[in-house]
Amino acid sequence: MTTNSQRILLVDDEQDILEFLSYNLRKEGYHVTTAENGEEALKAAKKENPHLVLLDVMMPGLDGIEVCRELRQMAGMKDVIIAFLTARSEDYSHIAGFEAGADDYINKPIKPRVLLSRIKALLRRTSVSNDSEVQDLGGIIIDRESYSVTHQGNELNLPRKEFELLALLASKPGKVFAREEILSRVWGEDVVVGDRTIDVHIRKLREKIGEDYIRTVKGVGYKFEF
Amino acid sequence: MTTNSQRILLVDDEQDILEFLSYNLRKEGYHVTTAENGEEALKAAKKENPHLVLLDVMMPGLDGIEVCRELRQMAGMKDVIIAFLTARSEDYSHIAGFEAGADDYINKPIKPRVLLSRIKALLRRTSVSNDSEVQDLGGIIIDRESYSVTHQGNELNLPRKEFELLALLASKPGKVFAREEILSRVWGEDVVVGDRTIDVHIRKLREKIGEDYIRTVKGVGYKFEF
DNA sequence: AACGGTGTTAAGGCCATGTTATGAGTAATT
DNA sequence: AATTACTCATAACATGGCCTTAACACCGTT
Repeated sequence: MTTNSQRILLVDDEQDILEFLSYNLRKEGYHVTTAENGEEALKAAKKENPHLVLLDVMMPGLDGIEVCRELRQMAGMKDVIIAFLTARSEDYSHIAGFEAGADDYINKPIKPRVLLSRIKALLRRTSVSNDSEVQDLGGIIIDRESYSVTHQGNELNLPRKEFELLALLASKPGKVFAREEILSRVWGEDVVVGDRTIDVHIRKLREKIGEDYIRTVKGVGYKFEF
Repeated sequence: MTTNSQRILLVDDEQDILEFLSYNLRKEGYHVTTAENGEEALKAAKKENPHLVLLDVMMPGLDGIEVCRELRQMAGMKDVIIAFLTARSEDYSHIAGFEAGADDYINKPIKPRVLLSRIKALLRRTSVSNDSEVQDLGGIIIDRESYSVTHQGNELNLPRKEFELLALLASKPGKVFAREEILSRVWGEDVVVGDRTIDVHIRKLREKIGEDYIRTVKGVGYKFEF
């Protein structure tokens, strides 16, 4: 997995378009991965952890909407930006697509210059907060890339949910995250889980990194301190 | 009522749009409440006391313009920001809408990116004077984000109600808040509590930050001074 | 003195969170 | 394919503190 530049996953069933777009994107310094169908796309997304996914709506097999939905469910994929590529006529798909969690639509036929400016705008949004892959906070080092946490020299192997939860809290030390916000950002928007689920994960985190880092603000949420 | 982040009330009669917009807004950390018609909207506004109301113009029953007018009349709702969602063709509504007290118009079809930047801009406008995350007032620092109050260097850990109460009073130093207003904004509109409840909380606050900041105005309410 | 409004204190209920164990589901390993 | 290890959600119960209440004291006003 290359991490130097921003990673883009490009999904379309037409070879021509893949080549044409990836050529133009690579020329701008993006790291481009391509997939020709939905299944490939999901696999590639898991592996490459892209910043942005460009997704054709109309595809044989898993269509773009489906892929989008699945991506939104995947752990660690909450903040990925998803943009649909669509023929101008397929107007209906906008609604379904937005429901599935799309961030933007780009109409075919695609002009490289237009595409690039849209992409830059999309990526600018998260690049500020999301760029530092590794974070050092008072004895705890969080490495989002390798998905590992080091606590006083010991590398902890946190399970996904625990890692996501810790990473979220630590992304803004001091800020209180409401349970609601935690749920939507770690578990997903429409996932319904029991009341005690968050607590249990907090508990496990505190077990591993100590009681002092995560503080409960009763009736409000949790915050990370150091 | 969650109070951690900025509250948005979303009003539209189409379920699809509600879902799609609330997804995108929640992803950004906003606290979103939805309503499907004008009556619901007014009820929800009373209860949630939103910072921003996104209001569909065309609705069965009470339409957006009407709701807007009523909102502007409601106590404690003076500073709310109201933005209309409108189909591009409904041009006439701009005039009526601005007369009713709208702050902005957003055209459908709505693109998340556009919506979010507009919302941020709108909220930024009042956050300077009114709702900034951190306020510094003569030895007392109130930080909404971290939910903490610092008094002469000491960080106080106020319970939720006490924090909300202090934050409310301090949001407009000098202004007298009627007990009724305090009740509806801190406790919630339809919550019924005894007469002495507010006093007790005032007492605890004075205990912690000193007697000088909160002054009783007999027969009227309380105000914050420094 | 009575009355309306607020201050003060202590006590108890209730609710949000903590805690532990358990089982279903999934991934890794053989 | 079978086995093993592991993650995750839930249920059931414990706990602690926040919030409310109640009862009374203290004003100022009529």
